[in-house]
Amino acid sequence: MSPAAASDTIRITLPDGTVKEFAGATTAFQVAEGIGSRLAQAAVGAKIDGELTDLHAPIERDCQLAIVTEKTRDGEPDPDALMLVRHSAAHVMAEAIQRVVPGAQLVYGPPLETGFYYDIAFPEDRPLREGDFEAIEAEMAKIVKEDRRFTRYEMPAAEGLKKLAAEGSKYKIDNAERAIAASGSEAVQLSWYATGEPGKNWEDLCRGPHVPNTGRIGAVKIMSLASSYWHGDETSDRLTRVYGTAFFKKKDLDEYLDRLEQAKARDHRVLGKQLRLFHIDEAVGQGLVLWTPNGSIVRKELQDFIGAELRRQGYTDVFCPHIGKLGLYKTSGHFPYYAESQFVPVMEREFLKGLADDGCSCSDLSNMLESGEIDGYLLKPMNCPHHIKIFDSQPHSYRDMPVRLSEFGTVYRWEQSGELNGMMRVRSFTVDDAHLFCRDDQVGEEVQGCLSLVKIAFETLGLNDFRVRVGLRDPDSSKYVGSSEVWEKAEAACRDAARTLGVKVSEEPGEAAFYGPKIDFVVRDVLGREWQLGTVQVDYNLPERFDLSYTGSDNKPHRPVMIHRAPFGSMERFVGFLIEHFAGAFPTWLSPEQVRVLPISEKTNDYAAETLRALRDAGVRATLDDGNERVQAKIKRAAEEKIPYMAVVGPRDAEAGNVSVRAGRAEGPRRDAAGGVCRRRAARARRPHRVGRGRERDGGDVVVRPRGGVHHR
RNA sequence: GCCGCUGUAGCUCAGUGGUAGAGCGCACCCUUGGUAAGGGUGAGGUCGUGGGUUCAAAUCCCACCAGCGGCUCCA
Repeated sequence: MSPAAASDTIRITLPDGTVKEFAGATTAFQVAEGIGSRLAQAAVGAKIDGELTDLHAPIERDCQLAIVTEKTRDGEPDPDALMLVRHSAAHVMAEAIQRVVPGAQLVYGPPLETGFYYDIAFPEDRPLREGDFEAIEAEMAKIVKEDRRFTRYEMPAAEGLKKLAAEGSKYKIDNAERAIAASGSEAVQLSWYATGEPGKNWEDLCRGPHVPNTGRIGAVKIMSLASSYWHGDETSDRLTRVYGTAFFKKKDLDEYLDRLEQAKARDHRVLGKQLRLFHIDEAVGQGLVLWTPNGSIVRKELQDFIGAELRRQGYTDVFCPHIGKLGLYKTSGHFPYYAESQFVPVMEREFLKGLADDGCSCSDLSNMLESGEIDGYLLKPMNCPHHIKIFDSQPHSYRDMPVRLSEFGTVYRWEQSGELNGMMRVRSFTVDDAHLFCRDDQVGEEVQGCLSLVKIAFETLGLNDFRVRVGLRDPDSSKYVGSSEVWEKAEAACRDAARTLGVKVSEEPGEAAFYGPKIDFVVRDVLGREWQLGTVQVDYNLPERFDLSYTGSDNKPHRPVMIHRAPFGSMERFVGFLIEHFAGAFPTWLSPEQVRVLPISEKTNDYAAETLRALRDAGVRATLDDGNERVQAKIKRAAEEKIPYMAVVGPRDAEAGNVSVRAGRAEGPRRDAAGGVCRRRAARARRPHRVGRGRERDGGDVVVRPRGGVHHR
């Protein structure tokens, strides 16, 4: 960039449409000053033609300019401003770390949605530990207090590379080379940011932009340490990733930390334990979920719900064993290509004995496993091969199609130990699976049907915060089976179907299954991590591999197309997600316990038992808390256990044949004749309802009277 | 699998070289109370597992196991 000639007039258009003219180069800061000193004070950066830049960056051409301040006009923190403060905080942290740990080499330190990180290579004899955080934060506080200006300077690529070579940082040289390659020109300038004066203060090769000075970083905290790999490549250098977050105000940081605490309270692992929904036991094994009675109710209700939809759509149930011969998975392509993410095969005694007699060593065995020349049974990693064999067990006419086989099929995958996570990532899970075998001309309609199933499920449960991902082939990978023609056909089918959903769809190369492209429904957990739930996958490949066929109207064999689909994905992950979605307070039809009967004292225990019987006869999941406690304590416990309804019964209720119904998550008592409430509520509790309509809390079948009025009849 | 952190009563956590603690929950007793905790008494722990250092280890060191955060992977 060359400075504009002094005579050039620069026209700057502000967001409100006003145009400011300047004789020669200016900066966003000067523009802000021209508008008002308060704006200039609040300014932390600028957006020039939509691109975030430094506040003091020279403006040398006509442009659209927006001044970036801490908060947007409606008082919300400005995401661009947060990016600036976090990127700047990353620099300050890096400087502090290099003070505390001499020899630490910087690699890469970008801002994130919720903070920032810096990847750093520490000397082998001096790794970073959490115990260092305090010292680093103290150094950071000093740098912030010094209020040093972020100063950008540039130099030509060749000169910059020389400078980096002299400094001896292979990571920064690599960054520079990548920047040069990305720009596609050797003529590009490399930029540095000094935290203060170039040549005197700490500096870092960096594209920017930053806040004007370190004093703008109001609150910063180092959050955690993690291991990472250079370029994300696990065979490359192992780096230490230091996570932190920063805000302009201490209050914003405190609020953020507070929100994190609250998020932890609704973490499915925390609630799962509190509400006794599931259990993972060391003695059983890592990543193996035990469904306790409460969680089993939630799961069973969901299965019944989806099962009813499946019958409506013409699916038929099948059941299959959990293992299958290796040959089956060689045909499908699961083995040996995905051997490292499967449990090792179960081998027949005779086969093992034969190997031993042949003098097979452990390393021979290992090699045979690796190459796939092994006989035995595999714990199934997917249900499709079994279902394919069911389809193939008899001839099919084009008139039979589509064939829709469904099964809650349990599969087993050897996930890396560091990946396991509560119910979200496990080693054994049950897919609400089905495989559709259809004609070419039916693919579109069948995919639509599958998508509508996902929509019904998501709408019923009030899940509306999700994104749709179309997973496509990674053109550079060889892990996929099938020819590119069939892939293109399948990818087009997925694209077209996803478009009809009417929600935002992102296409992601490399996210396809190995046998075909897919449409995934992706949600975030309470900690912001993404998980794939429902999925619909079009597959032209497995029918080919298994040589499936049906007889067409021309009396010739034709190849069916397969669709794999699972509206929930896996029962484990889906219920784990639902626990967080509802914060443990399930809608009544899913609640493990729907009504708890609470006698006022032991004097009404008999009437309470009668009430319990009436509820249970009506099909309501109810229990009785006849403990020797005051009803207040019983209510508190029931509320903590997130039970939707409490039936409080005392002498007055017993005399009148009433119960006092209390909605556990709403306020105040409600009453009605016991039988009426029980029967109607039971009928509703048995079938799913859409949540969010408030029908369950103030439904018309409960007579609500003023609290003062209920004592008199 | 990798790096860091964590592991003490059923749960949540305190204790950091010298005889294991609290609250909740549980059991029993008193209390029989009308909408988010009535009172008392008591039981309950090889301090994740295995080694080592020490007169002495829950505490220090090593290895392993498991959990958490992230990375990598993800059919």
